[in-house]
Amino acid sequence: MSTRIAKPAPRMRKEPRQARSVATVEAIIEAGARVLSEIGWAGFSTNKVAEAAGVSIGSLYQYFPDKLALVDAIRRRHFDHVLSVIREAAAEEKPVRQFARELVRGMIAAHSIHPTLHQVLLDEAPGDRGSRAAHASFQARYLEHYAAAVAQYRRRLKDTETVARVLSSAVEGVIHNAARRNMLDAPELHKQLGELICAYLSGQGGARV
Amino acid sequence: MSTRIAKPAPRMRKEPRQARSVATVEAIIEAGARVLSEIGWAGFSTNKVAEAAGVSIGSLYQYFPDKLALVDAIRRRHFDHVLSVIREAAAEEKPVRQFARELVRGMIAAHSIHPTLHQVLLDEAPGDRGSRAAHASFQARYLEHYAAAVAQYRRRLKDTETVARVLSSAVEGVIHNAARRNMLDAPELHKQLGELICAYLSGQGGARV
DNA sequence: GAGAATATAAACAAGATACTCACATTTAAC
DNA sequence: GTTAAATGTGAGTATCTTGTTTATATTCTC
Repeated sequence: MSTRIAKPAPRMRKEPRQARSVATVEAIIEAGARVLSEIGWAGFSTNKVAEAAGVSIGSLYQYFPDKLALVDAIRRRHFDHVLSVIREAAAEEKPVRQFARELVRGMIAAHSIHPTLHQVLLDEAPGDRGSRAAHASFQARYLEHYAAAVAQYRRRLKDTETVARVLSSAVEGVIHNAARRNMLDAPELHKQLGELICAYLSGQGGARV
Repeated sequence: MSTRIAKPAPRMRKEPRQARSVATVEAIIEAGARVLSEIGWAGFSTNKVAEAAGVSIGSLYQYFPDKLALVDAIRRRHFDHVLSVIREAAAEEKPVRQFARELVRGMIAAHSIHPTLHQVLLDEAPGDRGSRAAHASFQARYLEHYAAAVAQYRRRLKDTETVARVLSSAVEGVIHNAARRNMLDAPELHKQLGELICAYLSGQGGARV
């Protein structure tokens, strides 16, 4: 029993050379993200994606060697996007409230296009083959940025990593829940999520009750 | 076109009368929860559940008219459990910290058995047929309990519902994330989640930064 | 021991789905 | 304008899954 190394599976079967094919590939990835977000991994079929992209199934397989390669492409694109948001928010030094505001705004914006894509990618879609490393690397960098922010605003310096993890998963939970209820752009939500972040970051460990 | 009323679909095809059959039904529901949590809705098949329960597929269909009825049973059981946890935590008046501690402890305990069942139930499994109402009713009561706690501890009384929603989804997000990483019983997590709740609930709206 | 309750698993029908291939069309180079 | 490469097409296939039934066997109750 070899350790489950089944397929090297290149990420692209052929590189698109003309503008036409670049557009095709882009349409496929975009449609894939839509299908994944709207129907979930269980309903994610290559035929469905091709149809949603307004492209023949043959064209899909001209560029993506198999289903997983397509998911990988979608994942890479989405994760890159999210990473850039958090990186920007945590970039220069700024007051907590501004950090929170920018983070909330960016995160909500990033989820407004395909509201549940993020969760589907994390929970349902298999991280099996080649994306395992990419996935871990994303998580690591994702946390790093949060940790940087936490270190900057939090007084107590213990447990920075845990705090970062709690903060990030709390934010994601709120956004995911709002996405499920089509409430991503409710202003009260923005405000309250911002307050949650501020309160947690500037809260003193043993505050009086 | 009648408005999509396809099947009345009773929740049980036959009531278990003997102790034996009660155990069978229980085993099926339990195994179903396990499968749902470990493999997700995409891999949830009646045959797989029967096998996981150590029971023949025929026995499953002796009591559950179809797949959805089984999911409904699982959902009802799990939601009842979670509801009792939050209800108890928000019951009598007690200091915020104690409320937070009990809530965290109960919620984590409730998720320790089948770590991702809750999310799968909410996100992946279809709420289609008869469970639509039950689902909504659960959400409503769930929120009510949170709202009661929020009203009790929060100074500012505006946006109580939003605050309750943000709080509950934040807690769920953190727990879900921890569950994914098999970290549900890390003590730092308990502590930080508790602090998050306290900080948010007792945080003053326009705190100085 | 009779009849009801309960359990079994082989079998099926229906559908889904990942992927190929032989062919059509468009683009670009000369 | 001709040609070859690039690109696009979609019916077809082979395989697998899966929900459900049913005829039969076992166990319980009285």
